[in-house]
Amino acid sequence: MARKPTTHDPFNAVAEPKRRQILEVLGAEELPVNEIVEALGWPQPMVSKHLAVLKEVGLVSERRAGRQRLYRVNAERLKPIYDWVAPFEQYWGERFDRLDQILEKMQKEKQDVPKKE
Amino acid sequence: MARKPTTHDPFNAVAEPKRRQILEVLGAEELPVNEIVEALGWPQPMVSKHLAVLKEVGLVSERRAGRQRLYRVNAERLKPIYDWVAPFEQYWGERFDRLDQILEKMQKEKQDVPKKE
DNA sequence: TTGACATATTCCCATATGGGTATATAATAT
DNA sequence: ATATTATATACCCATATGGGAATATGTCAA
Repeated sequence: MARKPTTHDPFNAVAEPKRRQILEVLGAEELPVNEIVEALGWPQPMVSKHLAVLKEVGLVSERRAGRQRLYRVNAERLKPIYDWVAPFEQYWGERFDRLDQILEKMQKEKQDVPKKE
Repeated sequence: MARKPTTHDPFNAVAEPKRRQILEVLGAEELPVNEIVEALGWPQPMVSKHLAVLKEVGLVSERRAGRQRLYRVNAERLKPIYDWVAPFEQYWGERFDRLDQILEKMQKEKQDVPKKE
């Protein structure tokens, strides 16, 4: 089965740093491909191909206007990532110190896995 | 160059749903492999291999205790993901409606890209 | 029609993947 | 020494990747 396709979900799509950069450049704006190309300095086919992935996975939407195609971020599709990672926030913040952790663990260990050291 | 290795950074490591599940199961606890295996019901080698990736990328740390290896989440390594995705939060919240977007765009368009429809 | 512009698509290739199965290593118990 | 438990590693394979270069498609202008 190999690795899941990049178009399988936002997590996979966004694993590629270039695609993150594109989303950053877009931000809240709607931009044509050539402006993204200009902003990033990459070959145009490269930008188009990454945009195609982002579009297929729903992270951007495309609108045609004359010869240009205007892309915009579909932020709701990033929410699953935020929702998944946000709960871990408490573990790196100042509110979470080793001591609390240890105390919490000691209480549970009474009827838990044996751990000899 | 193909896709960047899964061990290249947290984004790539976490793109695999099974690895996310492992991190969820771990949560704030320190668990031996067999408990993770039991919790998820996957073949042990599969769990070990995913743990190896998570460890190499720094998302978990390992401690040996007797014959077991105890794993714990290294939450700080998830912070880059949070930091990247969090700024987009404002775009899916109630505070960001289409109207604001359109008005903002109209003002800029005066000296911007020509968009005919 | 012809040309210029904006963007997408095709072709090629080295590379790492995740799953399965089998086996290796390490530590403890008998 | 040997068996058992806990975990890691090796091997095989189908598959999609991202980059580069070339080319196709689509739209407007003269």
